[in-house]
Amino acid sequence: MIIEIDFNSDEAIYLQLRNQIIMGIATSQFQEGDSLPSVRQLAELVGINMHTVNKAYTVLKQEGFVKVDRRRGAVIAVDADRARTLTGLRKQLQLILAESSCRNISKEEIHELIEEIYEEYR
Amino acid sequence: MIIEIDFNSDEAIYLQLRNQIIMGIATSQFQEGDSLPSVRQLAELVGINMHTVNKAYTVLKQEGFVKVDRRRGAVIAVDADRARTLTGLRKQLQLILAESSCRNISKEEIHELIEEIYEEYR
DNA sequence: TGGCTGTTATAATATGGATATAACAACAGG
DNA sequence: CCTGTTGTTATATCCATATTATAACAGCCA
Repeated sequence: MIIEIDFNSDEAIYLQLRNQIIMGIATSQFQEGDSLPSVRQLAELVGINMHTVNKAYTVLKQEGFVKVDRRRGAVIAVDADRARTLTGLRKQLQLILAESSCRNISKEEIHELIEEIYEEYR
Repeated sequence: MIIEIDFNSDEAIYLQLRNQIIMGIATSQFQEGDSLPSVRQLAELVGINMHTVNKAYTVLKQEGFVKVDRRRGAVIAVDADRARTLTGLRKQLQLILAESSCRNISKEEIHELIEEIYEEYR
């Protein structure tokens, strides 16, 4: 999987890493049991510091997307805590839908956009 | 409209303000043409600094949710730039749907959740 | 043993959030 | 005209976080 960092983005590097890895899991570019590159390898690859990668991995571990094995590094292992996910999801969607509503984007357009995104990654 | 700040949140105060005001617009608690409290009044009300409120208002202005009139302060005036909104919306949804997908939340559940949120605020 | 892994510690730098104090120009109302 | 309010701007300080750097440690494997 190709990981690209936008150094001009206002989004923190470790969050860009986290987000791209989550997108990679969702689109099956990473599969359950796969190992991620070691913190030093990935840091070298994208040209950033080892600790920045480590921070991304630590967040992913705390959020239950990977488990860490000293031998194999960070391994994809998704903990599907539905309850916690759903409450967080609801909060995020509430804000997004509010912003969209203000901009005269209808509920139907939201549903269509979701269908489009699911179509896109398949 | 009641505005509440969670000082223990990891979310910046000015962003909490911004988000709550956007939610207020979406739920018609603020209507086109309404004036927001002055930066000094709102700062006093919620117990924060004037500049923090000013930052929230500045962001809302740049994002096209209010216009600023020296006489009337910050006035709700939504600029419905659909193109820009839709591209931003797509990016946000891509990540949210990816996270949900990892946690075994189906597309149908997302659609239902959106219906629920629309029902809730009506 | 040598080389890889994650982990931890410490420090330096930079950036951004929040606060404080202060001043300015524009305008409304008395 | 004067006073008070508005947003706006300019500094300055304090603190938290992001990023980098260097270094060391323990666990594991060939």
